[in-house]
Amino acid sequence: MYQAPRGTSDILPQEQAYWRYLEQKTANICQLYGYERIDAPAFEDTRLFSRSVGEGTDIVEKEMYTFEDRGGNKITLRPEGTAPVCRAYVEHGMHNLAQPVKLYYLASIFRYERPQAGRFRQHHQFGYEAIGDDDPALDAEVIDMAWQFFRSLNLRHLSLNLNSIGCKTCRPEYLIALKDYYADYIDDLCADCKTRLARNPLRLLDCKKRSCQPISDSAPRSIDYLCPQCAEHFKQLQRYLGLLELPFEVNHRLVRGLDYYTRTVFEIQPETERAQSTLGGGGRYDGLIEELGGKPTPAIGFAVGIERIISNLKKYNVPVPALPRAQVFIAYVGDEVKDEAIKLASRLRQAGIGVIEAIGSKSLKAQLRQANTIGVQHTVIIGDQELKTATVILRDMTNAQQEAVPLTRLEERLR
RNA sequence: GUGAGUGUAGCCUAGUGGUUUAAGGCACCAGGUUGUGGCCCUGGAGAUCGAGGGUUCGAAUCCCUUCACUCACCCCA
Repeated sequence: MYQAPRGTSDILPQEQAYWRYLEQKTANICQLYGYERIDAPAFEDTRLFSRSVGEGTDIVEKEMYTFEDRGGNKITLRPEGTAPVCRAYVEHGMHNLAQPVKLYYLASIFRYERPQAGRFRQHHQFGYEAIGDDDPALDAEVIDMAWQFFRSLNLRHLSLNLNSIGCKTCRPEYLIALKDYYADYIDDLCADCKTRLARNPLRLLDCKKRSCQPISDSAPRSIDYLCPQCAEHFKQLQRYLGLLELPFEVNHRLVRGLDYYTRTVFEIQPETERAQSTLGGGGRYDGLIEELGGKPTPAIGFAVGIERIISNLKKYNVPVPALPRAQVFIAYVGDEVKDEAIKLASRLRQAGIGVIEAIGSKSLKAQLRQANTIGVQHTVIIGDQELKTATVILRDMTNAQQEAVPLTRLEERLR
């Protein structure tokens, strides 16, 4: 028997209400903040990701779905959404548009990982990018939008973590300080941290091992090493966030897993934190557009995991609107009237009324039972008698009331 | 990649001191007289007990292997 590949899943009909609802909510918030949708391809040239995300990151090193196509090109299923959008920005010369250019996407993301709660090999992200300005007010707006998005979903009890990891001038100094500091404790570090020290020192900060905690607690903080411009940027950002009354917390250990981030980084997670609970994260990436061959262009973005949002909506019993469904069932008695039922169904649909017709030869009882389980509002019943008088029986399934309705008036009665 | 747990019908579960047709609930289908749903009653269909091998007179139940799923680590949405 076949089953969906590991880490993937079918989004079944009963789940679809969540997805449609989120499509609508994302479109709404984007309209409010002036973002327009962009859909990039599901796969890209592998180098797009290895260059932007970073050769040393876990995503590039062990999580990409990479293959060679029949033409010998190295292709990768997108493991994140920002790089493709930036590629599109450069490719289509969007620097000629009014800046910042604001784009959003809702897309499948692919990462080869061991699945577990809140983590899949194929998942979906809603993300948005504001490209073309380094004003901290833009950072604040991007963060505000994320926050308001969650508010519009009635997801409360969230925390907003913020940090600044500097730019390409000040970060190297910070990394040196960090390495120097940790080098003194190398014998006390866990095995993972020893490799982090050599490969990705920023990651040292968020080691969850108890033995490493006290060391991280008093480690140098990135904000103490910011260059004057970055420091001012971060200061202004916090001022704007205060202006917007966003309850952020500066978290010195917040670092993000992709190399392109500069200055502002932030994450939103439930207050009751567990593994893989982060709902979304983002940050500034002032060097990325240039890295991808564009002019030096500052930018900032944010992305959330749709599956994680849905699991939170469920967890807190947040209701989502039901999807509209066919409201009429057509039942018929006797094979002679079947033709009539088929024509009637078609006629009602052309009038914009959703119809499910009885298929197969079932007893009227069975047809009504089906109508009941489907949950339609009305059932139209046709038999010989009705055929003769050019009427149908219209049965209201909620109260079992029924009446004879002339065929010609059916549409208006159902509307 | 590492570690732990779990695998009985579409779903949830019973059955593990080894024995003949593997039990129940939900859901599904059909009946309960003539062309009428939901409740109730009756019946039906649906499982090679994850797969392969072994021990045994006999295995869902014991042993081995394997696969899958779940959770955690790494890391992330």
